[in-house]
Amino acid sequence: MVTGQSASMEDYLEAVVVLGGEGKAVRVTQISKVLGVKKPSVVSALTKLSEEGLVRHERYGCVELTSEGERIAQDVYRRHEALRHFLVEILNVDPEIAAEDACKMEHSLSPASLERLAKFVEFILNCPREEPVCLEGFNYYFEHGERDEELLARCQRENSGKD
Amino acid sequence: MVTGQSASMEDYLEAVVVLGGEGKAVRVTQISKVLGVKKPSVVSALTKLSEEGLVRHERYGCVELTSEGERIAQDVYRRHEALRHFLVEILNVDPEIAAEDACKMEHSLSPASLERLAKFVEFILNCPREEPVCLEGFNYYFEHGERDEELLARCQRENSGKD
DNA sequence: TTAACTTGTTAGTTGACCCTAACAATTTAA
DNA sequence: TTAAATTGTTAGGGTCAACTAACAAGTTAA
Repeated sequence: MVTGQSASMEDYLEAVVVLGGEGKAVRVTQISKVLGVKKPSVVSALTKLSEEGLVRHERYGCVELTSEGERIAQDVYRRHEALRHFLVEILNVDPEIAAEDACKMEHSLSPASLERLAKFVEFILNCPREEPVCLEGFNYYFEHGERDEELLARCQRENSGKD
Repeated sequence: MVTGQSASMEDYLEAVVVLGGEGKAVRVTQISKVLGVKKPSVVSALTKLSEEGLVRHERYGCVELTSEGERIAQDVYRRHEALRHFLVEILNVDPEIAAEDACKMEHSLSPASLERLAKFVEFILNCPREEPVCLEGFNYYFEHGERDEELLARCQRENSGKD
């Protein structure tokens, strides 16, 4: 992994950062629930991450990220969100499926691909005029297996009116 | 995994289908080389896949996929190629990095996302007119951090000329 | 045709990461 | 304020998938 952590450890760090939003205290049971693993697995992961200086965790206490842990967790979360946004907003994949896919793929996205993917989503969504049409066009193409000629023509008329 | 196989076993199946192109005989040593694992790991994987009826492998002999193994291997390969094409041709990621990323993400792409991703690449690349411009536009945006106004204007002129 | 090399296999080990069972600490409420 | 419920931990075990060391089978060339 890019972070030097295994996919599993990245998941634990990400869970802590997500559960800990707005200074909320994070507990073993919560992590166990969101990741779908048993509590002993969480404890053993936290012990390991604690030894590496990525989390602070006192016995029977709350879990916090160190600044280094925070850095890694945010990095994982950024990859997760880039993938999820792409799947949901560009490809129009069902949000639940998109979240699951992103959750697994996030561990394998290189920094170079991440950077370009994030920019691509931004480019398509913040488009002044033609790309919302482009997305509309894709959805039509996906449903019907061919391009929407009427949409293409309309797009051209709109553009020509702006010259 | 979607195929019922672990990521690791999917890799072995994929390696066999790739190495076995055009009826070529596939050997343990080759698989070992392309996957970057030692030969005993290959043998033990093949033994497992063989017990599950996905490959045929006689002691000291060649490796072949059964029809079920071929089906799964092709499925993995299809996901690999869809991701790689997207990264290389749409996002313009370095081909080597794209291949590595695809190789790891291929195990996590759901059928729904795969289908839409493949169609999306097709939609963008086989575009009658405006999307090659769209990709050109993205690459400019990625390099410069802002849209190419000149390109937008040109795109509009071209479109308006076709009405 | 046998010695050297390549290729494939077996046996045993390791590490990551999950689990269950049992127990301990902490919190809540009767 | 103590009994019950919740939360967290420890100990021990299983599976997966890699590894090394040692050996066996097959191939090539002197």
